[in-house]
Amino acid sequence: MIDKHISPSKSQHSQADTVVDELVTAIHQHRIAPGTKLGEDDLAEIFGVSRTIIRASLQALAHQQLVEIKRNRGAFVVQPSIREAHEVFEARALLEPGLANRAAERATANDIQLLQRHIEEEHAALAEGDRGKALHLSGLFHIEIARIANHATIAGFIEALIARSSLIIALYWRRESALCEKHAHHALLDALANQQGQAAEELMKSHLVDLHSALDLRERPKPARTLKEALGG
Amino acid sequence: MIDKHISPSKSQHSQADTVVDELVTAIHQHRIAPGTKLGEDDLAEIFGVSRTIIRASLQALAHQQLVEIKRNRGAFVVQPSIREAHEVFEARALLEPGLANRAAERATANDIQLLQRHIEEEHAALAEGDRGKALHLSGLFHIEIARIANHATIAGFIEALIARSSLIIALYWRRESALCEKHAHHALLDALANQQGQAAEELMKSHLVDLHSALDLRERPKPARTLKEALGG
DNA sequence: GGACACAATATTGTATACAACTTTGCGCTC
DNA sequence: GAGCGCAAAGTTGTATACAATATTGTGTCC
Repeated sequence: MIDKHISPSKSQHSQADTVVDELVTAIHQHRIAPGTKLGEDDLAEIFGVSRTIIRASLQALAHQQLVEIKRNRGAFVVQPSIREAHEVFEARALLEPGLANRAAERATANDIQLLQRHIEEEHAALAEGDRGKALHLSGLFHIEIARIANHATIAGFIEALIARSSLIIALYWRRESALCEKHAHHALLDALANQQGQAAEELMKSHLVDLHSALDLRERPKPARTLKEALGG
Repeated sequence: MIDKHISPSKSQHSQADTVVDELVTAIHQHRIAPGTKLGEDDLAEIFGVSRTIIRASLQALAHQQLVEIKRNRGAFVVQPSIREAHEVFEARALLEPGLANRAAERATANDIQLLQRHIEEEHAALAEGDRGKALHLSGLFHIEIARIANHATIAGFIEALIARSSLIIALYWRRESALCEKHAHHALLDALANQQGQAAEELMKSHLVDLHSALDLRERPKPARTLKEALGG
């Protein structure tokens, strides 16, 4: 579902792609917590395919750095460290503003409409109280901008970064700060619609700074799922 | 061999990693041309493992965008388009100068020595007339700098970009321009050794511009391996 | 003689079976 | 009763067998 936009001719999808999409979405929506073990037999039964397919899917997720495969131990949803959290948002701050600028120059009416719809869905999800879904859609908004900027290579990087951002937010978001992306995304949309590249760039930059500073990245990884991993180390 | 530096705890290597390393190196060194088909049975026999391992390896390479897997058709070494070539070098120009700056601030004497050795090997390879090997080592030089900069996330991106750069150079390098990375790399090393961040950043930037402009990116993909692909389109 | 249709071949996609390793649980010793 | 060692169970790693699809070769019809 996600790399459909980025990698052009991947329409020829295998069963593994379906599994990957399901898992990616579930992780994005925080329905699977960081640290969870993804057993092959379990997944094979759930999805009704053989372990061969599951293995390919898990390897794909490992390449995206969403899960970590420990040899002879299995696959686990990664728990990004504080350090990685900083890295990811630094990298985003480095890449995304420029992309927003490019996107403003290239966005068609169609693109704007699509983004508009994204924001509305995000809004609706939040109204329903489904924070996970809202966050997922918020990520798709950023990915869409990268796509509009028409720089597939960097867009691919952004996709990977946003996927990891989702995990980071799951781990380090502090409740106090409200999820007020609504304003930021709306302002961005306006700038894009009016082809104000410089404005879009600045908005994106400050938006990312806001996100980064809304994380609680002090020395203390939050509780993990498997207590063994949380305690024994 | 390559991601050993980037991904910290990947020392637990499976047979697939060996195959991947061999193929990556071979592609980097231009011993396998862009467009070549990588048949599963052939590789399985060559490496003395089952197709299972080969498949995992090819999927890994596909994720690195070094090969393209066409469903029911097989895996082929990718032939980057002119457009992708531009994208890759644009992305490198965006990321690597900053990394060089960071690296200058952090490089230890050990790091410098390691880079020094890299340059010497590169030099030696060129003296022997082994352009492929020299190019491979040249890539490792850049990857090493990314590693020294101590930003694993961006370093990972750089790694992917350099891998693709190798293919791009294989396709679009123009013979006229000499492979004179020697000076650029040596100057970079000096700047790093003396902790001159700003200088390193500028040197890296112009080095990449040089590389980019040494490519012949006019509208004309060079001859492909399979004539069918080259002619029928 | 050229073009199309069909059969034969080869290659990839998927499932299953077996091997290797890790973890868990039990029993023994001290 | 605590700690160690070994056996059993469970999970992952790898190889092989079978199914599905693409490619190639051959024959026939016009």
